[in-house]
Amino acid sequence: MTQLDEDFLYQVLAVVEEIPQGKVATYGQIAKLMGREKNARLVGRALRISSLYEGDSPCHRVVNSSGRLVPGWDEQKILLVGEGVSFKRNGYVDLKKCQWE
DNA sequence: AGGATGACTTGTG
DNA sequence: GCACAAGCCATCC
Repeated sequence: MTQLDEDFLYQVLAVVEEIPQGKVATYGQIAKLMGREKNARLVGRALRISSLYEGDSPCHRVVNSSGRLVPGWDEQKILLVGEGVSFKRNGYVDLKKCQWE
């Protein structure tokens, strides 16, 4: 697919599925695990696309390096809280406790 | 080919 | 912690 490499997308989803409940991972972290440290943006792109296509992946467990949630997706916080992820008052994920690995 | 864009990251102030 | 800038990289027009 020209829109996004199938391999890459598949790997991203595979990693995301591995994230245990109550934990979160950053885009850069995932990108690094796949040998694409510089392509953190692609991870986000992959998740956005996949959610539009199927929406069957736990992409809510992926946040940016600051613990920031996806812009324009308030439901994500609810989902994470439901899994036991710690949140700060400002609405950020408590990476200190919940960052995966 | 070239510039704009973005679910990113890191560094400064 | 917030705002801004620079760096990176694939995609879109």
